[in-house]
Amino acid sequence: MAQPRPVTRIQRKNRAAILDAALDVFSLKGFDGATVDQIASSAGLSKPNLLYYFPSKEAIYTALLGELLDTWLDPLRALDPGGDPLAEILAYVQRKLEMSRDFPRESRLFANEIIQGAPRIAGELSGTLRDLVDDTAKVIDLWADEGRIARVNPHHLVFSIWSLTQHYADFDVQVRAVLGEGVTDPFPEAEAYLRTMFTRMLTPG
Amino acid sequence: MAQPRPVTRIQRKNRAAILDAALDVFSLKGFDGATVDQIASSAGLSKPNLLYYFPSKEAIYTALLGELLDTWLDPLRALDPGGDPLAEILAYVQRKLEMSRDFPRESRLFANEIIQGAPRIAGELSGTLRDLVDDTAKVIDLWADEGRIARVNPHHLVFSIWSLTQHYADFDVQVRAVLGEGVTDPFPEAEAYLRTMFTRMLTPG
DNA sequence: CGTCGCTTTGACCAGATGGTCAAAAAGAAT
DNA sequence: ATTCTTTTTGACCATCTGGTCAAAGCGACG
Repeated sequence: MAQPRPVTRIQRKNRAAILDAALDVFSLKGFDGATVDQIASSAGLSKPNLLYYFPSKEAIYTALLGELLDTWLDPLRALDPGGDPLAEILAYVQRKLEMSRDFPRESRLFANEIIQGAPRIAGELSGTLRDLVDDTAKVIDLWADEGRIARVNPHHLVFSIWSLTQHYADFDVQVRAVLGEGVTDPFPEAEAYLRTMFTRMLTPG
Repeated sequence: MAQPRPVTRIQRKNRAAILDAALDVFSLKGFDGATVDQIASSAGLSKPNLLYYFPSKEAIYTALLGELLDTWLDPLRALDPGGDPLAEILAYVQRKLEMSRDFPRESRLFANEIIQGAPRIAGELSGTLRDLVDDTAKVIDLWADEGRIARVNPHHLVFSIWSLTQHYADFDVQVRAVLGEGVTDPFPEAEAYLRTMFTRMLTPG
């Protein structure tokens, strides 16, 4: 067995720069709309140099996507079945909203991928993702059984949290256009609105 | 003044076929990802033939977008300030959800455009759209003043309706993957869920 | 210093892409 | 049937795209 070559400092730096640049470009243009040249120049490299680190455009994209999926689902994994139901759900909403605020490019990357039919992560969606959501749904149903939250369709509850929070990243341009120039940061209001919404919907009785 | 040439039957048919094909392709691939050849063959025409009807790919896209924007906002315009507040809002939610079910391509087209920075409709967003939303927001605030619905941020209420309903068109693949093969039509459940959600949030007291 | 492996580059390629054009084919009108 | 306009097409073009390759540059280490 040949020892795998050690990863050099330059490799680490350039790979990271490439992935960051690719996130910029892919999230704004989608896979087809992005060009390797754009990514390369945004990363401060020549095209052949970029292709020295990744064998193809496709490889950069899937590397990004794979690395991101886990991060993206972490907030849902952090939901604690032993905690207070409403507080847990509100905390999940808040974490997702923070991700929209702090990582809008990642959100848009997923949005682009899924709108365009999720050709590269269909498997993950009906595997990892589905299992995780099913588990969460069971917890939510249990909370409803115990009368600790009002009963709602748990799968659609999860969908609604995703759509409401990601909207502020994916449709940021529209949100800002509608709110006007005066509003520099829509997130505080969004947070208050969503907390009110989920509290009223989920409070029993 | 030269009389404008009459529009022939063939022109009407082919223009319609092109726009329909373009909707298919653009909504799935975005502007950059779509090719004129794909649109042409999907419309049953050769590429030069297609370019006989529209001067450029860009022209097809903007024609589509312009034609669609009005249709897309009609449900919001139909909201009646004189009606019952909760019923009006629920009806708006329902109409938007029906549009996601019946016109998913249109929804995805807008989603693609906005995610990618809305380069071609930024003006419309901060003009027509913003004015319409502002008017609606005033109505909603008035209803809250009168105590006929609970007070919520009206702009974010509108955002939430958009995001929740369009999610079922734009992220259709994800919704179906998570719900599993057993579910053939997520819309009835979605409708029930959204009605519950908005009713609980907006019912006063 | 010299060597060896990692990194970078310019030149290049084949295929795709948006778009043009002259000419042929097909209708419409008489 | 003849003419005139509308429609369709094949051939073509410049540019861009993802990707290759051999050669040159560079850095760490003895």
